[in-house]
Amino acid sequence: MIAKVIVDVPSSQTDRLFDYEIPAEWIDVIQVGIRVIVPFGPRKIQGFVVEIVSESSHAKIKPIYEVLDIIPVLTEELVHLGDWLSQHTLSFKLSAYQLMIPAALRTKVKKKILLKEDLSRLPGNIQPLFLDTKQIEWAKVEENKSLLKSIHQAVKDELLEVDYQVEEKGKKKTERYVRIAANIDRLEPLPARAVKQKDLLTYIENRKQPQNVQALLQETNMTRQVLTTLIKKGFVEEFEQEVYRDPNAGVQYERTTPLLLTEKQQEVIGPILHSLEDKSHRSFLLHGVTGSGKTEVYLQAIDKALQQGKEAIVLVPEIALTPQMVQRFKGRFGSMVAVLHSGLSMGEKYDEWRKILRQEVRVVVGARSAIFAPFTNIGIIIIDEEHETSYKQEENPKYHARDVAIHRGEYHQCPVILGSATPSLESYARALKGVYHLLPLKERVNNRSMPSVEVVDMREELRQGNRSMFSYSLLDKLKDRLEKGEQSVLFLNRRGYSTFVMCRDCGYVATCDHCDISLTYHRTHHSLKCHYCGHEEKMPNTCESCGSDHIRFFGSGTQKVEEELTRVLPQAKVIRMDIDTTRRKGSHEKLLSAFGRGEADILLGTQMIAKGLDFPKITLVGVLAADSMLHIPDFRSAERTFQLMEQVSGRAGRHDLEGEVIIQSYTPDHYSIELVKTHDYEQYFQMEMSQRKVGVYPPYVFMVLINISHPELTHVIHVSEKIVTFLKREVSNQTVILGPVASPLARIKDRYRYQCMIKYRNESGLRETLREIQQHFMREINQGQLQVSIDMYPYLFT
DNA sequence: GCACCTCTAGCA
DNA sequence: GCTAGAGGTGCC
Repeated sequence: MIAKVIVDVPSSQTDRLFDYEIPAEWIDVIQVGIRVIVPFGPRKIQGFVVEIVSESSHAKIKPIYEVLDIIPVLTEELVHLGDWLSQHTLSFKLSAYQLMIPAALRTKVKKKILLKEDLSRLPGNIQPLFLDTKQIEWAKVEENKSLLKSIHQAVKDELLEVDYQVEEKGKKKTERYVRIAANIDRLEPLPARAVKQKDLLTYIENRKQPQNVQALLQETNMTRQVLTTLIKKGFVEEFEQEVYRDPNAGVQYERTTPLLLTEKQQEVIGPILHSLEDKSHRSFLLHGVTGSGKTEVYLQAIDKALQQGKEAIVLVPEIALTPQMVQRFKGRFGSMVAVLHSGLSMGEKYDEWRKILRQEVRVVVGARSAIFAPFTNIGIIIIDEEHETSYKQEENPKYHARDVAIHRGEYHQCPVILGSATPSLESYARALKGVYHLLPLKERVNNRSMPSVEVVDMREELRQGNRSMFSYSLLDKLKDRLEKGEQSVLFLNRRGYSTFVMCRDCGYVATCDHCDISLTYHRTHHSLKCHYCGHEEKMPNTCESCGSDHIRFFGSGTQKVEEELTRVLPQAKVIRMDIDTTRRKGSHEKLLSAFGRGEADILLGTQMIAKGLDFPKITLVGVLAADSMLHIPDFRSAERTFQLMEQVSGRAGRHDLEGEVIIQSYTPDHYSIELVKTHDYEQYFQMEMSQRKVGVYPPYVFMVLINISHPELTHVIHVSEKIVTFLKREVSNQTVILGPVASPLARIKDRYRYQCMIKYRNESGLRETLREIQQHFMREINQGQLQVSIDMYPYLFT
């Protein structure tokens, strides 16, 4: 039998199947989706078995060298999905498969040198290396040219051997356990005076199950010595048992039961349940305003799928994967839930993933990559906050989780639910066209009203002499909440609002030497840092350009807001949440729960507080600079502004108290800000669609973004122009090719960046054409400095 | 991605 | 004639 293998070499020349013979003894072991070690040229590397056939068209075939898995890490479905994904995103098949397995399983092959003959037969200069070991790492001798030469010769003389050893990054965690020995009856009973040993033995015997050593000693208050003696005498056996790392160890989840659905909720869950009963694939767009009870609809739909003996995948944006959200799923489905997000360590992720693979759980709640959960019988897929950009991966393979979800939904013939209060234009347009089934949920549960929104014109404030970052109205309301003992949330959108350093005399702005971007001031180190390449330098005392010492940092980071807040409202207790205060693991939860317990009056934060926050005492939400991202050169900037404003205002008044929202803006008349006042998504949608139509943007067209970068500007331009010329010749005249132009970020890490864009409606051969471009520059990309990146579904245009 | 191959410059 | 280094290519 022949196994077709994708080898672990990320290059376009190896992005195809290689045939290997399956040794007779492994015929039953080697299956599709398993990882193997195969000889590849003179070395041995890892590979994924993606197909098993009886014959090969290739003349000389080597046998598989080693098997790495017992249970395939990829299901047959995932193997096909990976193939589809690589075609879809123009990436390597290998990268697609790597995406589907946890990082802990990614292996590194280490090159080692083994001593084969007697030490004395080796040349003198390499003998010292093997004095007390039979193998050394290649890396140890790589630097030393003369050693290397002798080693090569010794390998030829068969004194030494080169070996490739596979090292898995992640380890299964084990703990020590003890159990009663099998032959205990045949042992002489313990002497009467061995009281402690007897007690401990009885304790273990009564427990029936193997006991965790650490827990056992703690529970019985015995010393390790007593146990060791028992082991020595043969009464109990000690052994290692694999355990799961539990990031939520000790956390108790309060069990919840299904709530009675409102009439509106019943209306939307109907078609979903129907699709479940039919076992047919349909995509639903659940358009539910904030606080309309979408999650309860999800929970009950999942419950139905579980009753049918099926599994469920729930995707949540990374920053919304808060303990509050996890709580709701664990509370309903208990230990049937696995959670996957970036906050877990590599080992924890590996453990959660293994629970899925071994079918020990049936629900997975996770961020983007959880869409590849290795379930085999999926009954429902849910993408919450479907408009979120975090569902798009910006590295290769540049995929969108929504597309993968629908693809898997078709395969499993199960419903896919896209839920959002502010659907993406693409999805809403598809729903109106009938591609998705639209499920509107327009009322908040218990008929709570949407919060009232006031938009404050900050230009007007300035005219009235208010130079602070808080408008009079916002300050008044903050004071009011403080008096009433209610809570407020202040939201600052950091994008385009970082703290840059400028000279007040000549206007010089400190920029990175390697990137075309201004440096950001970091207070903790009193330094300037580049967000793109990590370059860090000391905060200057004088201006580099004019020598003036009037050099200051500008901009409104959360730290600055906090400072001003304590100045104008000294009595207020403030919790600040941003990248700096939440860097440590678990600090995110700590801060949130402190706020939930009422330990602070004001929660000040960035993007990360826009979601999932649900506390009864929040009655005021303030947005400090609504338009900070409206002017980013991206056709979706208005869409993002509206979505964010709606999202943020949804944090207020979710319970008995009425909510109020203050939005501060320099462009209060812009529709994306103005329409938040009435929470009118439909009108916003119409406005935005007409803008897209005029600008010829999605959803009216599809887009492709090609990014070209190289250390030499002239070369980037040359390649870019070549690509554009080629494209213009290949595509139909309906298709628009824009560019080449310099990217908004024209230089990063000393590489110049150009881009060109394709806008098309119908271009069946486009993928082929783009593949040809990749092929054409393959050589230069492989060996040189050139990078050509193609994004079939661009979300970032930097 | 890496090891091996071929080609060529540099030197005796 | 030999060797070190660069560039090219096949890997099943």
